[in-house]
Amino acid sequence: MDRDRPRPARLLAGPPDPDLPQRRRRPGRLDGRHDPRHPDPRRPRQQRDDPAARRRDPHRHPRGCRPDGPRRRDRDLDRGPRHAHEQGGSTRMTVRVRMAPSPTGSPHVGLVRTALFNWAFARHHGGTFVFRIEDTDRERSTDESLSSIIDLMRWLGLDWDEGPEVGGPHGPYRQSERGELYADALTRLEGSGRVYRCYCTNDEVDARFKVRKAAYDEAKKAAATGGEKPEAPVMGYDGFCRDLTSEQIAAFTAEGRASVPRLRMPDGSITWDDLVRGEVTFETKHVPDFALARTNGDPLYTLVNPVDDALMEITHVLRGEDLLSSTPRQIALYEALKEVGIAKVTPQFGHLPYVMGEGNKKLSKRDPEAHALAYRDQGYLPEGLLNYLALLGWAIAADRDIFTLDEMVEAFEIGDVVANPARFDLKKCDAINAAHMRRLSIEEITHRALPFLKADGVVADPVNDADAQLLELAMPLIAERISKFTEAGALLAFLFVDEDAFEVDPEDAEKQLGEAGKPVLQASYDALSALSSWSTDAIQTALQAALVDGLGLKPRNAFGPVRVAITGKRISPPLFESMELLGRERSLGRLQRALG
RNA sequence: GCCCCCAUCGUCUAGCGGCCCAGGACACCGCCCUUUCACGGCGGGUACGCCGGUUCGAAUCCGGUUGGGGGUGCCA
Repeated sequence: MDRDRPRPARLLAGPPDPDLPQRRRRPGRLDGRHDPRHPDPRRPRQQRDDPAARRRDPHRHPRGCRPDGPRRRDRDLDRGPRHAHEQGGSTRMTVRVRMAPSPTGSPHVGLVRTALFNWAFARHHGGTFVFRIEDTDRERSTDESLSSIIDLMRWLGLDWDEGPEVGGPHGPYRQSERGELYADALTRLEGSGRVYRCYCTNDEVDARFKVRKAAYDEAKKAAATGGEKPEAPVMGYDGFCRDLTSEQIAAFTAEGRASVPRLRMPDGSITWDDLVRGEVTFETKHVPDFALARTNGDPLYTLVNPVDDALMEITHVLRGEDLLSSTPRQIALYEALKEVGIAKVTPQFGHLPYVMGEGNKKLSKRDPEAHALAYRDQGYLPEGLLNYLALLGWAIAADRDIFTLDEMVEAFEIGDVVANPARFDLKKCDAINAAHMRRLSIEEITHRALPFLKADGVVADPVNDADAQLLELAMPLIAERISKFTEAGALLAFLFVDEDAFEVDPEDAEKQLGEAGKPVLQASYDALSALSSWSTDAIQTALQAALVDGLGLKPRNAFGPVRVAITGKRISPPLFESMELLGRERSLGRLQRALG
């Protein structure tokens, strides 16, 4: 089972184009590529001329040096002279990235984060963002899931240049519709000698592994008494069918055995320069030859994903860390695909860190925070969710974490993405979202809150003019009090509810409307009913005089009962403004009612 | 088992050899503002996992170790 086919000792998945972004290089760790003789003309002069600064930072613009603007846009795109490129082309390739979700179940926030980083990367470099659907698993893929992913992307505003609903030159964009492409790829691959048929059953593979394991255990025992340390057996397929003779093949076929195509992994090691992790190397002896299709001929992810990336001319693959260990297989397959004319280049890979949940495990579909559409339904702002998700692995600046999508696009560098997994923190997500809420204009926030208020039955659907007007006046009172739209209804309902349906929270009533509250309410009623003008100021002045000055109450005790009587709750928008909006009749009526 | 990845406050992060006895944000605790809740302001506690090495100097570079995560399919 030795792998004697001559192969280059080391496959390097080189950058498809040296003009394209590279991982941020750390001096001393990886070789820099910048030529200091060619300073970047866009860099601030002081820095350009300061040799110390240059030494400190050969290619990277230090953060915080430009208080007057965003970080330099194309730091990596114009990094001076290039070394020769393996493809020999000097044409600048446009960035093409993709998101390739499997439409199974409800979309996950991890998917959103991956989509966001791909999207931001594409937009930052003026590239193309492709949306492809990996529905090769017919059992699990559903149209419902697909349409929820599309809804999600639309809601988020992450637009795609090619893919479902928009089409494009590399379609179709559903793998289930690309069968002949894969069949063709497979035929070519099998003709190349890089792929062979394997006739083993799973049981046979397992049985052989057990034998190897037993031999290993023996050898280990022997080594304990001073022998040579054995090499541990690799789990999985052992390359049994690599070099079958035609007689053997004929025999297997005569037996009626089915077969699968497997890629022959090259000897040596495979190294790539990961966009977020730097150099990663796998010895191929730890990467078994892998199947490209099922015995029934259905292509597998292992084939379909690189083939589509190749056909769609994807230049940069930014995906979850879980795919890290399948990258050497894909790079090997790319070599074969290049040989048979399907791939032009091997894309660059960047593996994004996980989004973790409670404890120390990957955020799973069981976690309620994992469901991306739930954020829409709970009244989060897409810009808020996206801002929060961007923070999981990326930072726009040392002292800043609220930003818009445009600002992210401007500043986003894949090399700035950190490699360590991030825990999803709903509280911070809420806080970031609330910050975006406060940035909205009253018109905007009103407009966007409306569907939620309708759903909660606070206003009618369609909303009538009077309610619409009232809403616009009331919105400023709650805009800074909510972190998501589903909180708006509870705060506003008292203004819109019919008097006979108005209810006071029983617990709050007990605390504020008891015997101690009665005189307060009575004094309030008296003072307010004498009022000639019904304005916030007049109300405040009158109540202040009657309760604080008149009854000698602390403001806290004075206004508490009134608040509960008027709004039904201890927590409400500002009281005097609320009363003004509620109007004289209704306000006095509610005080009366609270008095019993 | 083997392979790979990761490691700074509770959490997300800044940090790219001296600007750091470590900065910001969320959370937490005080105080101020205040008609509740918020918003806003001020202040506080809390982190470089460990051991070696390189260096005049290490959170930063290197090695090891420990801990965590992932992979190891005819799933994606």
